[in-house]
Parts: sequence; C-alpha cells; structure tokens
Amino acid sequence: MPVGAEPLHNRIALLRVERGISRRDLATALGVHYQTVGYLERGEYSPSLVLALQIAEFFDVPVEAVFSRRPFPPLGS
Amino acid sequence: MPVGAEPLHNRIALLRVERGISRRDLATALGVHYQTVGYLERGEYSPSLVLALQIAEFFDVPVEAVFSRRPFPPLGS
DNA sequence: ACGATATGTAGTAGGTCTACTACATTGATC
DNA sequence: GATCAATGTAGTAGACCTACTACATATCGT
Repeated sequence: MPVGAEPLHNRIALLRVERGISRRDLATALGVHYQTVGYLERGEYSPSLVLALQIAEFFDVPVEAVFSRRPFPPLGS
Repeated sequence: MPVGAEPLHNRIALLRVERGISRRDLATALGVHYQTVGYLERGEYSPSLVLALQIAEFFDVPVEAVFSRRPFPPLGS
C-alpha cells in the first residue's frame, strides 16, 4: 500500500467468487502471476492501469465498478 | 513505454485542450508534477490506476473514455 | 492419514511510474 | 529583438508494481 496515499478499494474477490473461479484461474486468464491477484484482493497495492483495464474487461464491467477511491457499499448495491 | 506490452492510448490532450487548460493547470488540479502530464499525453508511460481515476474524475468521464488498449477513433465519436 | 486445492506470508529482483531540476524550442506579444 | 507561456528533452532518484520461489495453513474428498 502506498505510504502517503489513501487506499484503493476493489471488488475483485467479490466478482471472482461470484463467477466461481479461483485466484489461479483468474491470474491465468489475466496473464499475471497468481500471487499478484492475491495482493490485489487484499489491497496490498493497486494494480497498474493496464491490469485494471484487463480485469474490468474480464468481468465485463466498467473500471469504476471494480476499483474505487471510496469504499464500496457492503451489500445489495 | 513497457517493452513487451502494447501501448495504451489516451485522450488526455484532447480533453484538456477541449477544456482550454494548460498542462500545468491540469497537473496542479491533479496534484502531480506538470511533466508527468506531458509524459502521459505523449504516451511515454501509463499512469497508475489511482492517477487514472483522478483524471477521469476531473474530466467527469468514465476511465474507458480517457484510456483504452485499442486506438481511439480519429474524430467524431 | 493422505493428497489436492485454495489461500496467506515472506523474501528477492527488476521494471515502471512519479518527482524534480535544468535547458531547448516554438509561438505570441510587446 | 526581448520576453513570456507552453511544450519537449534529458537526466537522476525513489517509491511502487509484478514475477517468482518457497513454505505455512486450512479445507475438502478419498
């Protein structure tokens, strides 16, 4: 996580579990290391823009639906 | 630009000129160095996701309207 | 109990992004 | 011609992102 920056929230784990796929499967589909997906889901750091675009494209949602600088509502959007 | 990666296209310069503001003004509004805006407009590298979200928010458009992995149509969207 | 799958943690290494300074170039204006 | 604003180029430095390996833990099914 960047030191002086507010954290970035994401719904990767939610979208992934919703699709019923593992981190390894998602990582393979994205062409990244499976640990990278873990880091992202845990919010240990923010992805590059290119990776964020790939993730949004994979889930077929806009980038803003996966990543936000403000927390996502807990349930029932 | 990443070596093995296809370049990322962006419309920052277009949106900025449309608003009639300079790079320095945009950089100040985004809280980044003015040279950083220049690097981004020239496509010398892709921004972080956080910066991309700030840029899209500043122009009040979705991220996909500013950044794309495929070229933008030349004119008249 | 065993093996396979999924996830978390720890560490190194290398490339990318951003900040920053300095100087060059171009165009407009005086 | 001189000055100013806007932009481009060159360079260093540090933080961040991603790859990768290895090991630990937990759960599930056999």
